[in-house]
Amino acid sequence: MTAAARSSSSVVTPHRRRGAALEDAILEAAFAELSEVGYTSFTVESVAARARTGKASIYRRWPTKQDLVLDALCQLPTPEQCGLEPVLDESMTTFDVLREVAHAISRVLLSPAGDAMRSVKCEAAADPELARAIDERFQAPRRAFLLALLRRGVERGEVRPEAVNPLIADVLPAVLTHRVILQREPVTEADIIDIVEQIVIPLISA
Amino acid sequence: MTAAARSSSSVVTPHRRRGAALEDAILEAAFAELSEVGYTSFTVESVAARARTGKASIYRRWPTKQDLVLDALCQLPTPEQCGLEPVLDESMTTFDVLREVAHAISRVLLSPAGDAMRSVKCEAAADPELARAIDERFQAPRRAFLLALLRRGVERGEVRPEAVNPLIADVLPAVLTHRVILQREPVTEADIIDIVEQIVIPLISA
DNA sequence: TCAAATAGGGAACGCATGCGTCTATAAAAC
DNA sequence: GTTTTATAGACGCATGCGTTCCCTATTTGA
Repeated sequence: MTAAARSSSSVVTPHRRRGAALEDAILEAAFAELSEVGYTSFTVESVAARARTGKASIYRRWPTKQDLVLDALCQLPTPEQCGLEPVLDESMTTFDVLREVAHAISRVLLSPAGDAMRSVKCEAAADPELARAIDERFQAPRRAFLLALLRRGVERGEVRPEAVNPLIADVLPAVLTHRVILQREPVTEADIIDIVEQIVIPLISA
Repeated sequence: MTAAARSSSSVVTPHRRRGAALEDAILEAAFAELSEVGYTSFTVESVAARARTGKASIYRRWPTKQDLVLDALCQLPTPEQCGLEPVLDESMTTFDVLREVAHAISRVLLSPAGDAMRSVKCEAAADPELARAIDERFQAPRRAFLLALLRRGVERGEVRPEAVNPLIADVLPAVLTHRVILQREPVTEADIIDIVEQIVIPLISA
């Protein structure tokens, strides 16, 4: 009965997904929900509906909603995936790289991923374990990269040695996330350039 | 008259509060709840229990939970109440004042009020109306003050003229709230001094 | 090729939480 | 003494987690 209806209508709808295909669909749906409605309004039911599956299939894979969220977050691009790692070739100045970094960060913050990040970061403010997971996966690598960039800048004579410290490495992310996450102010390309030119570069220049 | 009535009738315990006294007790309880459990776990029932009253008394005054939260937030000290306004006398340099400002901001962020602020700011990230209310009451005055301070610094020859812009005025709050609210890192007195000396002052010095 | 094993789809359920209302009683104000 | 208001708790309602059940699709391997 449904079989007949289904096989005839399933030209459009792919058949029942299983295994990894279904898992990916669930994670993708979870991430989309996170982006659109935020952590607070995120429900397992919505994720199931969006992925066109049942809650049971979700709970077969993730014991709790929290675990699902954490895994869904891994859909976010890591710093490396943002192309931050490979830019350290000789031809670029520290300031060139900084502009790239600022673009990379704000590209993420301004995309749907930014909304997901915002809601999860806010939830993390009240959830130490979530906070630790996010820091480990996203922030620690970014901090390390920026410090390495500053150190490289010192070697090239572009950055003053005292600028190599976590305090200063955190200024760019702090200003960007403060604006985008806490203030909800849109950040334009022009803003990014301003931030780098007027704040970061004066701060570190030799 | 209330004083007389109260001192006579409430030698042991004022058994049943009314009017303003009750209202204050509710707001205080609401603020304490906000600080301790955060916006997400904030419930009207807890507030009633903490204020030793019933929900009806709360709903007689505030139509919804949100309204109660907004009013409770007003228990937070305004920038003026932090003593920011009157420090603009001749004897202090811009940098002296900046250190005072940094202390004032972090004093708030490190107190229970900081936890309340954190949870509400995070909620505000998903609630434009709440965000607007907070910005109007707390952030706009602070921004205005910092800009005025920078302008005064230019007149005194301590600050370079190009530093007078919102971008730069926002660096101190951005770095502080990024650390305290988003990163959950404790901020010590030493950190505050570092932030002012290594970031803000170099950025604005003439 | 076909049956047995495995896994997905869909929906109902129990349970807990919390909002906002409502009622009954008790205390304060006038 | 009458009116207003506080206290205390029950109530209805909605939401959403995590479980369970039954049925059906897909895979596997004999």
